[in-house]
Amino acid sequence: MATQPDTRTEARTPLSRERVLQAAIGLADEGGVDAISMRKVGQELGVEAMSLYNHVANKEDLLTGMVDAIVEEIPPFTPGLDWKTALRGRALAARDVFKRHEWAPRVIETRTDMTPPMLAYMDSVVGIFIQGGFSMDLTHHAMHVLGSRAFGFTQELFKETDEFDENDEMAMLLMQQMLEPYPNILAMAMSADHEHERMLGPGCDDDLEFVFGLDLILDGLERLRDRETEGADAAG
Amino acid sequence: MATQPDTRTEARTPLSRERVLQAAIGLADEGGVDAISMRKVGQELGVEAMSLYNHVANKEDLLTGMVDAIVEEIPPFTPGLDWKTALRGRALAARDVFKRHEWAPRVIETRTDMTPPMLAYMDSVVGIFIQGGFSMDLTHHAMHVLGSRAFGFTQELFKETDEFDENDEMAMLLMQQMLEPYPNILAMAMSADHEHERMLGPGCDDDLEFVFGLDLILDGLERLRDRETEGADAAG
DNA sequence: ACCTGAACACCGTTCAAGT
DNA sequence: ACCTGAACACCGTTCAAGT
Repeated sequence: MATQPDTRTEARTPLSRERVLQAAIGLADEGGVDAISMRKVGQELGVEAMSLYNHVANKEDLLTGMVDAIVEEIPPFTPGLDWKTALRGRALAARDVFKRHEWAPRVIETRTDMTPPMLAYMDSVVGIFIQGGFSMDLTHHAMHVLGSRAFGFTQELFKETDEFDENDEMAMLLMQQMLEPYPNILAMAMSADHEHERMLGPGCDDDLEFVFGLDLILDGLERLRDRETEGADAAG
Repeated sequence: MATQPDTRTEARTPLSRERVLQAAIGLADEGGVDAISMRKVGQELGVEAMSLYNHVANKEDLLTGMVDAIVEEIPPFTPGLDWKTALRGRALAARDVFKRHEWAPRVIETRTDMTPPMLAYMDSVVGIFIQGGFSMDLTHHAMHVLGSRAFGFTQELFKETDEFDENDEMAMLLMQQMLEPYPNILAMAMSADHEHERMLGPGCDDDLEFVFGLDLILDGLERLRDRETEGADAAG
């Protein structure tokens, strides 16, 4: 309304890559990955979409910048622990961060190039294996088996598959009927340990499954490492 | 051009859900997931985009139908084998199918609901564990650790991260320089077993890494199963 | 140097209208 | 019953023009 420049309006602070990234992250945290478009991010900042191109090459660059910012939230590696607890700590610290940004895993999987923050994090994980007496070859395999687990997440298939309430008899019956052609899944679903978890729905404890899998893999790797050094002892 | 209906033109066959799905799959096989839009699928069929809505509820439904069709390509389960080779066979058969449709994993991960073909496949895998003497609880955990591996794929982080040619000295030097701040990754990359694989690039054998991880997990699960029954023997 | 209006080439989807 | 034209509300991105 005022023809004079208003020096004390809220939207005073100038744009910057940092501000663009943070606005986009905020949007994604609230509304998921679909909530982020150049136009909406611009709007969030009180600016036209085209202005963003002064601080970000394009949408891909924006997305990459967003995940970089997330990865940099992971606390730095503190050495001195044995390899297994170090690795567990690393994965769980990363997991903690990704939990605050549920859109991030999906976006990471669409990145094609490694970025410095990603490389830095990976380097710390690789270092733990090497320090722990793993051969280069086994370390390499280890990174592959861990996959995204090294970053503290696993992409669940059919995350929200069914949110049935185990106290709702009607819903239980409906589920039983739906699963009738799949007797093995049905058996598994019905016998779920009601103290700790269930097969389907929000009662299935993601954290528990994560560490179960992580520990299974770490134990397996440890066994391979020991067998490897045994072999070397025998041969050398 | 002709005002008379031309009964012998190529595009004679009427639309059907099946035809729409197959056209979309063909497009995706060639150009990836971005190549599929309602308009392009329509064009592929010599039809306007809006016509598709007579056979498909919307784009989500189209995508779901596409992955269902893929999953149905997986050969049926043949019983009679021991659990471990049965499971390995299942995963590798599925993997074979998904390799012909590289877009499918990414699309599967965006599905929210289980579909009958998915449930049927999963049921066969769950059945293998149960048949193999795993408790329901351990079977449940097993399905979680396996994750997408049960379907024969793992979403690689940064798939096309770097296609360096190990015979190109210039490229090697550039890579070394780029990885200089990440000594552990560099060490791993340089020491890669040149006979079978490398850390980065197309030389890294996906199949080999897949079965390495699969076997590691299956061995770990077997150990847990045996420990579980031991405990039961001791307690009972 | 940074922001914008107008424009372009795309999307998914709806609906009334055609055959 | 099935297909379509026109339209709507969105996209990412460019570029010349404004300050």
